[in-house]
Amino acid sequence: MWAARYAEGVQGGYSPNVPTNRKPRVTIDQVAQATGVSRQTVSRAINNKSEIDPETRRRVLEAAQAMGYRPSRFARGLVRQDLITVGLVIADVLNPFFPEVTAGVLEAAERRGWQVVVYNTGSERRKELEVVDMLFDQVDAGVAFLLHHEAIAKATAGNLPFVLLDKGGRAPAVPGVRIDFEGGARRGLEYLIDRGHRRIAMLDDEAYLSAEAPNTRRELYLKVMGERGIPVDIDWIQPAHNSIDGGAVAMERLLSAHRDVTAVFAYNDLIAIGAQLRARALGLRVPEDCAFLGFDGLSIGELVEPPLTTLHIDKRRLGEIAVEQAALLLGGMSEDEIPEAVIEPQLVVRASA
Amino acid sequence: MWAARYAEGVQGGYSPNVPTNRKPRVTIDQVAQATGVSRQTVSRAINNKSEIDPETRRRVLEAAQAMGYRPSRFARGLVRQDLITVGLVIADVLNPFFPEVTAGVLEAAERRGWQVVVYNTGSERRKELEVVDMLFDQVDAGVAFLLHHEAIAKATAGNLPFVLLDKGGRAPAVPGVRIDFEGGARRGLEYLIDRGHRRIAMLDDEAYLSAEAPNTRRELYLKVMGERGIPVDIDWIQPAHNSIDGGAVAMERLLSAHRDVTAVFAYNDLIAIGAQLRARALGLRVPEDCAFLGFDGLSIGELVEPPLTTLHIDKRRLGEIAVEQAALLLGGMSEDEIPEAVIEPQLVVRASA
DNA sequence: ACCGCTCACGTGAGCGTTCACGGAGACATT
DNA sequence: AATGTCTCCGTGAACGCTCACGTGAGCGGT
Repeated sequence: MWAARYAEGVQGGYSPNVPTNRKPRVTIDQVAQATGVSRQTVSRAINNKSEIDPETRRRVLEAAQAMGYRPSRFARGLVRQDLITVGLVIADVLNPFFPEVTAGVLEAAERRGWQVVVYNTGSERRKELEVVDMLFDQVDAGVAFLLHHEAIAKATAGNLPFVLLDKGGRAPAVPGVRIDFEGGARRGLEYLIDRGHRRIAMLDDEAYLSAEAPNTRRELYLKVMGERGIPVDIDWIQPAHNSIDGGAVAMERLLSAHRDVTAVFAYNDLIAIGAQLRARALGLRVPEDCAFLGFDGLSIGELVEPPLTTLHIDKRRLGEIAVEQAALLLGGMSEDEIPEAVIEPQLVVRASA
Repeated sequence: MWAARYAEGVQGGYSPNVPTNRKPRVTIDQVAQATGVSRQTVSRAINNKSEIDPETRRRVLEAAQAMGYRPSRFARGLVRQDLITVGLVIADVLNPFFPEVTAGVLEAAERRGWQVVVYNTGSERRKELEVVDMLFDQVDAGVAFLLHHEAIAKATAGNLPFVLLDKGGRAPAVPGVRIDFEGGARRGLEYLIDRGHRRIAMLDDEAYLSAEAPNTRRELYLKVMGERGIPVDIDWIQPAHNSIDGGAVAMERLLSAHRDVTAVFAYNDLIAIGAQLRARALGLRVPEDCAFLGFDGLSIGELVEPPLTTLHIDKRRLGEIAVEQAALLLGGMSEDEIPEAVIEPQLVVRASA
């Protein structure tokens, strides 16, 4: 039970700036005056530099602490040009894919002494555009997962060093990491086909229905099935919300129309897991009655029964590479000089397929 | 297969500042000069203000774009005092507990138009101290999950608005959210006891062994068991690394000494899940042979077989409240005026206990 | 007594914006 | 013709800090 005022703040009539009597900032000059020294001496004390008497330093530090002085990062950043902040744009923190990417970004950024500010878009077009705008004002470089073409165009058109996580089939001139979905999907589907599956359904991410981005996973599915001469019923492709629940719902829909599918190729692990869970709840045996193949290699795939077979993507590495590309860009390298970076999904056979 | 230069960067001889020929910043004055107007007019164009001829605005914007001009956030922040950044300090992005908290923080921050910069500590003492230091320079307010007393002391001693996620039993004067572990643990343990369990083991987070923070969960376990007159074998308490694997390892250790325990009260869901998985792999039936009770209410608890019974914490709300407290602090409210905030864990009975 | 050196500290300038003004010109009003 | 009122635009100042200097005191060496 928390106090009511918090609850109010969050729900109904919320007021953005609560009590606006913000204390004025204590400046370095005030500390200097109070201690009877100059700005520069205070600066020396604060930044732990030499050319200052230890006793003076102590006095200054003490006064600063007492007065509640904290150097302004703006003033400091204005004069020292080496404080770098990178913006990380992701679709959804709650999707386990992104924390892994984030871990990579955080780690690589920390090695460089960079700050990382995080933005969530929910893959909504409006939010993506908003965030891209914000990026331009607030960071020195952007590392982003964007779905909507318009947002990507805006981001790359500007003059901000910008790197795409998952650049897909975009022109080489736009920096970013390419995840080789083609190779991955091919390996996965051929694995299923080689194990004798012929009626292979696909649970696709519904977000791509509204996005202009090409959905390579679905195209690849069609392509590989075609190559192998396996006829595809168009109803085998079901859109799913990108979540466990979404996968469950889509699976149920699929099953009600096509109880005879023997395998499911899911857009990603989240959808695969939901689908598999629901299939089992509906009485199907996995993988005997229906096999499941995910895409992403989330660690939660190991938790379900049976553990999920999947195409594993090194998400951490993905984040790291993106930061490294951003560093090159920031260092003055031009977009088209950035070396190609491709991440290869690996088939991890567990037990669901 | 990504290009070798990335790999090098990450592994061995890594050089922090790669190619240092950073382009000099384009300033507003340069744009002004190029367009033949004054700074102020450029500023008006960039910030979409009035008192400017539409045609002039177009020209300025065009030139700005062409020259690669982006306003300096430092210069801007220096003069406008309303750009707020809050630092979010968490132990580990990969622990599903934190993405949920992060989601709450991100959402609340976005409502206020704040930026969020994220730091990972891994709960290491050294990293925590480092991050706290960094916080003082880089943000306007801190929202942090800290384990080590020294780091907490440093953070609260400074004059930065600072809020603890999980303030535990700390003095009311330090702002933060209290998670009522006592109430939660009590409800959980009594549930187990009421269902007839007497030999209840505890899998504890080993991180608390080195931290000075009081580990309320373990104390509560001892206390409640004592109150109910149930003798506790000290070996029933096993330290575990805070991860699924850690839970598995600890469970195996526990089982080799005490095969007769009928229930496990885990420090959190991660450890509970690992333990339960391992127990089943070792041939135990859940919950018949051994019941499992987690703490946190992670959504992945629903994925395992059987679904994990747990004490659910509203982690999203936790993050939101913390931001709201930070807002109050930032608004000038003093530490001891911040209203008490407590989050009550709810027993969610699924099937593992 | 002079030079030179070190140590501790201060001074002016400048970082790139925005804000509060002030002012010129065009046009309408008296 | 003088006055008022828009619209558009420019000019100092200020934001809070660091950097490159400059300076004076103290001290040992010749």
